[in-house]
Amino acid sequence: MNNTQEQIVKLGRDFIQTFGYNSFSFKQIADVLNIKNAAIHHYYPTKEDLGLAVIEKDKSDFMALAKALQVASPTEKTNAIINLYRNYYNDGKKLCMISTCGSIFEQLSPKMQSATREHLDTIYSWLEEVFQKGADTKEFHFSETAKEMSTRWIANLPGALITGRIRGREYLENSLNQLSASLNTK
Amino acid sequence: MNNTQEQIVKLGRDFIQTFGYNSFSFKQIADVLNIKNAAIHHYYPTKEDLGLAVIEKDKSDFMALAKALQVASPTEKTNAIINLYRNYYNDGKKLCMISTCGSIFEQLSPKMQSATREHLDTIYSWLEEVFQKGADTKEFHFSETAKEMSTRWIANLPGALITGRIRGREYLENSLNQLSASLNTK
DNA sequence: AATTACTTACTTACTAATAAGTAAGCAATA
DNA sequence: TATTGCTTACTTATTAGTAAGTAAGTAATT
Repeated sequence: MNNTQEQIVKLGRDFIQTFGYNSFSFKQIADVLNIKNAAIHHYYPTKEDLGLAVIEKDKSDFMALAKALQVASPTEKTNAIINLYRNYYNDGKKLCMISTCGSIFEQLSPKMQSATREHLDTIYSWLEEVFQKGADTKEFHFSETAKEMSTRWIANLPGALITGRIRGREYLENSLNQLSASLNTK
Repeated sequence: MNNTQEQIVKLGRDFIQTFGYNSFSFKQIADVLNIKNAAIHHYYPTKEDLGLAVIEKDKSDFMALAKALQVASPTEKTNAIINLYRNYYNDGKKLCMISTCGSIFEQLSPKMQSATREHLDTIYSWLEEVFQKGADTKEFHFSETAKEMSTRWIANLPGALITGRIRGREYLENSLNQLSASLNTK
């Protein structure tokens, strides 16, 4: 992957998280990079190809984060996720890929749907494991199951980004604080 | 408002909740109604005009629901909201207007943004009041403030619709059950 | 009761802009 | 010399929006 191709994926991701997959064009990316839209087709023949590459990039970034957190405590791990989402908001009020792809899920191609679903499943399982571990080691104290807690986080985080866009940063922070607090309620 | 105009708003709303504001066209509506796209411009000169009418309709429907629930108990009221969201999912995996507008918020016109924000504020305040009432009458038992609980619900409901689209009905139901349960934790 | 003025609810036929995508070619590099 | 990394120039399709016209109805005037 040369620099141009990397920049294409990076910008594609930025646009998808900011505007949505259906609401950005190859030309927007081309203009920023001072190339022609045909140059993007050179690397990614169809928009779907680019979309899949962006999801793949998001996946691999998450895997890298998970790996970097391998020896971290459950609290450190959940804090890292909270921070990930806080940074999305601070970096141009972006949504996460799950949220933006989910919001037009019915229009995505089967491949994009599968990629999105697999990505979500990965995050979901990872979170569940973290919660279970934290509960086992008495680092967390909550009455739900780890699975339920994962369900809550995975719905609440995207929702907080969306409503945060509408009602502002304070609202997002309130949501994030509540999620942190949810791990120690007993 | 004649029947055609009502149908235009109804279909516009369906399409926005299913595909998103940026991903539906006047032609889609026109084809269903067997009229020409110019006929829609007759009632709604610009797409923004239709978008605003759709948000207005969503608002007035919510107000009507709130009025119908005026003498209902807090539990009945929260159940009605849960059901509202369940019905969105069952009716073609729709998103709520807040969620679909929020997902492309940065691209909406100032008027559309204001309308969305005001709509969200209305729902938010209504929920907060319901939670406060329920806590006061000891019908609900939770440790958060009513405001916090409203924040949680208003982020969790849209998020549950989005992740429900990706992971299926069971996931949505799990989320809705958790929200119901959140009102009686002490 | 008949005419006139005007509105409503559209259609036909178009425009300008933008979208994704393609085919052919060219210059630099390996 | 073959491949890589593009550009030029294009096509086809779709978009929101407009201008002009028409058929049917309604309301006021004669």
